[in-house]
Amino acid sequence: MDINALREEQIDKASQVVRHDDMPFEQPAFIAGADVGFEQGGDVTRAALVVLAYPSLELVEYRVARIPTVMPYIPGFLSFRESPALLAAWEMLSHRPELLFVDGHGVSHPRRLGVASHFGLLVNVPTIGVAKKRLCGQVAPLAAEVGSQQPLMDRSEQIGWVWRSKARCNPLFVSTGHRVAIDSALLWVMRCMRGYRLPEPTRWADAVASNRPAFQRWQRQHRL
DNA sequence: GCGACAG
DNA sequence: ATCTTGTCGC
Repeated sequence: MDINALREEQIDKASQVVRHDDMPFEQPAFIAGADVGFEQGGDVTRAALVVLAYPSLELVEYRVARIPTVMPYIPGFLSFRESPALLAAWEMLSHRPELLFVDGHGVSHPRRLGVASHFGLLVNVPTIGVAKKRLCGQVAPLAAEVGSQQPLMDRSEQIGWVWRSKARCNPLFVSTGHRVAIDSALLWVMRCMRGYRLPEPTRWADAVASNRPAFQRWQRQHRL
């Protein structure tokens, strides 16, 4: 794997990312969430995709894809490692979500092509990046109150929002993935909150990927 | 050279 | 990301 070639590819693809709203819907019927994990000591990449009805935010579909891991984790190149599995899971979906929340950054990336942007471009779907940690950029101190927010700045441009989604919890890093404006991205995340630190699409994707009790309960009353 | 560094 | 028990606090 040639990091320099990948870097060039990022620069090229970043120029194709759409940072304004280009969502063909008044109100989406389905919003999806994506999360990627690893098994077998990292040899297997596991991608979980969930589809929630909007605005009820009820889980209506979930898919998990497992493929051989293609690349090691290198900060700044996460999308090349996770996209293949995400694509496999995406092709298994029976629903057609109008919006997708991806676990990780969107344009708040050194070359403006985080996994949310890269994948959004790949499947041409509006995406939003929801990350739990900063990758690049600077932020002013964030107030302790729930709801406080600060722009994430890098090279004199705003690349995202740092938002305290819940009291006493670390903030979320929200950014444009593809076809969703930066302010809209934060608004959509806000609309998908149900009292937890993470928005429902991301939270469910994580629950499915890790087979959490909440997901096991859902399965029990929807399959048996 | 040193520190930072999504998942 | 993953390996892992208890523990402090609302």
